[in-house]
Amino acid sequence: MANFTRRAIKEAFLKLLNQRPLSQITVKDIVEDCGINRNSFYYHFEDLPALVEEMVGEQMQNLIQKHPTVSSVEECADAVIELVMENRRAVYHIYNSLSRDVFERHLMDGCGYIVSTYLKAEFAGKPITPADLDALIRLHKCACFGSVIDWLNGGMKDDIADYFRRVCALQKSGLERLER
Amino acid sequence: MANFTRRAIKEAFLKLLNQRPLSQITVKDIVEDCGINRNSFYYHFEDLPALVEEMVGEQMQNLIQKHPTVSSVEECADAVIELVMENRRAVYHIYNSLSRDVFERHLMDGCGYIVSTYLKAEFAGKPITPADLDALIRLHKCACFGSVIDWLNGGMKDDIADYFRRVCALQKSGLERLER
DNA sequence: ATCCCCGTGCCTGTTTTTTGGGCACGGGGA
DNA sequence: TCCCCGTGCCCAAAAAACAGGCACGGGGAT
Repeated sequence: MANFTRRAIKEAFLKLLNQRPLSQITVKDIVEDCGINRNSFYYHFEDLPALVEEMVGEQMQNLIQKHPTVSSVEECADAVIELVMENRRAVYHIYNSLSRDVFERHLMDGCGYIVSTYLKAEFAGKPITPADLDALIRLHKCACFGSVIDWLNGGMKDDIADYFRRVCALQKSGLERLER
Repeated sequence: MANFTRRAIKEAFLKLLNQRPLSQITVKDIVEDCGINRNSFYYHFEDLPALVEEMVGEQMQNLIQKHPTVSSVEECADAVIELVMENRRAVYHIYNSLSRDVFERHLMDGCGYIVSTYLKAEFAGKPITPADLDALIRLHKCACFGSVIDWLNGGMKDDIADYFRRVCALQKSGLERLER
């Protein structure tokens, strides 16, 4: 029911990922860090890429469950910023690795879920066609996603909140125009 | 090699102990908190008192290993204060329970170890008889121990650092007199 | 080019740990 | 008085972790 070893593996991996690039982390490193047998790793995970896949997906899930009721574009941004900043070194190392696609996929899905939840509630009962709503969701999802990517490409040197503030402003003005 | 369940039990117990009195914590509460089977608890620990015994002893060990080289009465006091304050609610609940004796025994031993290590190094090569040194250690050990007890009896309302500052002053003046 | 080291992924079998179910006991509340 | 609940313990089954070994492939050193 409670798989502490599995959790320990993930924690060790996240810890190591906060220290160095993914390419410099081996299965051996992970199992030695949490003092378990190497076979135990393979009992729980297919291989290292599978661990990456689960880790990234799980972190995104945590983010979503942590903010069940996003009720503004600002809160929406805060949620994403929170996750990215909390493990910014790990995020950086995953992004600049062969697993970039895994990260981008989950980030896109995560942004999509949050934005979609918020916008669907926002437009409930208002005169908008499903197609228009979907397009709106896609637009804002991509804006959200792109802001993170842009920030990562810039070496995370800029204030990510800045990117999001601009995105939020655009979203708000766009929404207000729609609602008129 | 790595027993995560055992650790999880201790963490859950410490967490609960920071929330409510020992008398209101059952084995069931603990296993439910970390989502394991009740039998798994009994696999690792004889019963709840055994868990208390190990927990308290372990915390004291952590404290000692965290401060391997105490080189002044102040540092000695800081070490003890650190442990007590970090889990002050848990300490309070253990102290005000049927396991008070367990806590006092380990606290006394812990104070003894730290004080002894420090004083033996301090008086190395100086003219003092082993009997006098032992008496000195016992005196300071008890002063250290008693300060914590006194603070706990006062409902932890006062600043524990105050108690220790006074103890430290006495220790220092006593030591200086001896060294002259 | 060859050898060698190292990490990988997987296999076998064994041991340890966790689980689910059930039992008798005792204390406390209805 | 009965009943509920937590306890401590038992058993057998399932899950998990272990030790040890093997073939493969990449990369560095000679």
